[in-house]
Order: sequence, then structure tokens, then C-alpha cells
Amino acid sequence: MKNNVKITRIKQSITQQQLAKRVGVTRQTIGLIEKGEYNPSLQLCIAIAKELNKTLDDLFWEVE
Amino acid sequence: MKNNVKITRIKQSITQQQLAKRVGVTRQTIGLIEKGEYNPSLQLCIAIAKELNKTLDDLFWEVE
DNA sequence: TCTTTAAGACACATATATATTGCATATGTT
DNA sequence: AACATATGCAATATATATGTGTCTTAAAGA
Repeated sequence: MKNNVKITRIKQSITQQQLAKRVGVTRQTIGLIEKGEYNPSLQLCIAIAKELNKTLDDLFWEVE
Repeated sequence: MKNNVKITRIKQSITQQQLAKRVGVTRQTIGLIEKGEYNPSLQLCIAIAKELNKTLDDLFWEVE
């Protein structure tokens, strides 16, 4: 469950809290997703991708 | 929550049941996802995409 | 016609994503 | 030193994805 959320977020200089608020979840949820520890819903993945101006593939596809 | 799973699956002539078995869920789950009624997990989306030889974007990105 | 297979629909049970709260630590600022 | 902000971590609560079982309908083959 690795992904590119953290690196993408940091490049854009926004905090977990800001991203969380913009996509409508809590900071903890963003933290866990970045940590790769669990398995977000598709809707949330899409919301995060749009907020970071990326696509699903950019953030979540074959990140080894 | 619309997506291209159903059309892609049918083009490849496989049944809901076959796809379900290959990705490790039940036929009902595949049915609901194709119907667009709900919000699958990222892991399941990835499993479906790989099984259908597509990417996340192919199946789930901006399908209006 | 009879049988089999694919698929839609529904009720209920269970697993897990997400929320909420709180505490700890590190860093930057005054 | 004191304070604020960002992040990690953990416990418990709630919402919902998914499983299980069943019934129904439509289509295909014998």
C-alpha cells in the first residue's frame, strides 16, 4: 500500500492538516494513508488526487 | 462513482463471478461496484485493474 | 420444455475505514 | 524558557465496504 501522497504533498508545501481539511477527512486519516498502513476508499483517493492536481495513477499506481 | 469496470469486463468476455474469484471478493461486490453504487477500497480497485490489464486511471478516473 | 448459467436485488452479519480524543515529540519563534 | 505548529501513535466509537444466503429473472443449450 505504498503511495506518493506524502512526497507530493510536501513538494506543494501543504500540511497533513490542510490536505485533510480540503478533502474532508481528519489529519489522522491522511497520516495513516501516507504511512501506507491502510487501504483508503476510492472516493478519498480521487479527492486527494484532485486536490494535489494529480491522477490516481500518479499517486497510487505501482509505487512498489 | 461511475467507472469502466463493466464495459471492460464484458469486452474481455469474463463473468462477474470469474472476476470476483480472481480478485478475491464475491460476485455481489463486483456487481455493486459496476453499478456505481459504492465506493470500493483502493486495494480492490488495484486488484481489478491488474486483472483486467488496465490502470486505475483507465477504470476509475474521471468517468463522469 | 427443462436445466444451467449470469446477473440483479434484498436482508442481515462482520470487518475495516474513518472520526474523535488525547498525549508525546520535534522544531521554530519570541 | 515558554509557546505554537506539525506529526506520530494509540484507544475507542461509528459508518460503511464486503460477505453470506436467498430469491428472481433472462438467456442459452439440451
